[in-house]
Amino acid sequence: MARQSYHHGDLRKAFLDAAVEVIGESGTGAMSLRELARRAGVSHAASQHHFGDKAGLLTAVACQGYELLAEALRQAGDELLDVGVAYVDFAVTHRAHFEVMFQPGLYHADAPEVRAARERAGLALAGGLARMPARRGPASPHAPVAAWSIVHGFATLWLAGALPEGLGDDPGAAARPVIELLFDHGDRNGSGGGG
Amino acid sequence: MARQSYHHGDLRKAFLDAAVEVIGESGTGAMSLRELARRAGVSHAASQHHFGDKAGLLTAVACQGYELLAEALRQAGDELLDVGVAYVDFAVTHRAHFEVMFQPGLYHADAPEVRAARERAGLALAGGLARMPARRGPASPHAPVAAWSIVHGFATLWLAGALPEGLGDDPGAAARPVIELLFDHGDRNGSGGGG
DNA sequence: TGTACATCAGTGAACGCGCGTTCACTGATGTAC
DNA sequence: TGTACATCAGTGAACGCGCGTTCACTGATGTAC
Repeated sequence: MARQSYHHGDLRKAFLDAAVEVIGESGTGAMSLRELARRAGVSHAASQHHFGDKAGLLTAVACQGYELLAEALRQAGDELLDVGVAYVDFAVTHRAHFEVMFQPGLYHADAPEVRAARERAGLALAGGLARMPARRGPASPHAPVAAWSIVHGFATLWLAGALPEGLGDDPGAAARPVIELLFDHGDRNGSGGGG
Repeated sequence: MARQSYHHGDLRKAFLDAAVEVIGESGTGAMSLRELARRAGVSHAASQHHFGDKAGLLTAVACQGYELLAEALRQAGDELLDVGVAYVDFAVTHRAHFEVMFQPGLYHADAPEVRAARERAGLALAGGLARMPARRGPASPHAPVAAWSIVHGFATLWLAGALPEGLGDDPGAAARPVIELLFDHGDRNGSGGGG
């Protein structure tokens, strides 16, 4: 798979993919520009041309992460529950992006393209919530933060391996009844014996 | 403040305190044994005697963190709401411990003293929840995970600076109505025109 | 179709740095008698 | 009260390593005419 020409073709993408791979495997702390260059089969100084420095590369990862998140949430549909499940799914399937996004000290969190992508993701999340109160549940001003907190917390705890066993293999499916609890207290009427 | 004797007195504590300080300032990625030794005013190899290696030191931080958390939750009382608020308060006031605790890759997460402390903290958290259903709210099997998720998510988002402005300076106070939403849908009866 | 030239993309050597760990050592402390 | 000796706690020099960044460079590409 050796490169044939002097130019790579899409080195920017190769670096981003390698970063996601390394961070997904070993966390942000283990990622180095030189390791990415090794994986891309390229000189270790090559990244400088595309990203400037390390923070620049992580800025691109965060930006891409917010864009992917926004798209995932939009595709999830109109139900808050589905949007919440999509958030959890995103975090687990895009672990590296998720990890970088919420460590703003690692990248240029104020870069305009990051702010824009973050806002788009925020709107996608809030969009799911906005349609909820009309059907049932709270119109509380705290509802958005509550919804975000519960899905973010579930995803984070899942990724940290902190949740109890027995929740199964599918984090989205496991999250659904948990999120549901925020808006519906379950069998409040139909209490009584289990089977 | 120079040390007078050849022996430090409580170098173990000095290293732990320095670790918490550095991580609190700059995150786990910025912590090095040599920096801690500098802050403790001690040879950079001195930590070896007390912690073995870097992971050993972080194991001690995590262990201390779980113990402090367990104590904080126990002191919060019997109300789940208070226990949840205490969890958020702990995360923010013990940012360094919190950050280490939930990055199990950084330390010996399976060390017996860590497992024991973690279990104690888990019991303290579950203890708050166990008293809840009798009064009101859900008896759902997902309630513990939901409660943990919402407080953990709120704390994490707060620490990442991701939450919207306008929540004030006190994370515990800001978290209270958010957590409340999990068990009480607010003015469900008193609906109607807003002012 | 061909040539000159500007721009772009990646090279490879070099820089200085801080790190974790090891090791034989020495100063200090405690204990046995 | 005094002495010998074992153990503990911290030293400082050395090791090898991988890192981010810089720099002048060269190969490749695209464009103007």
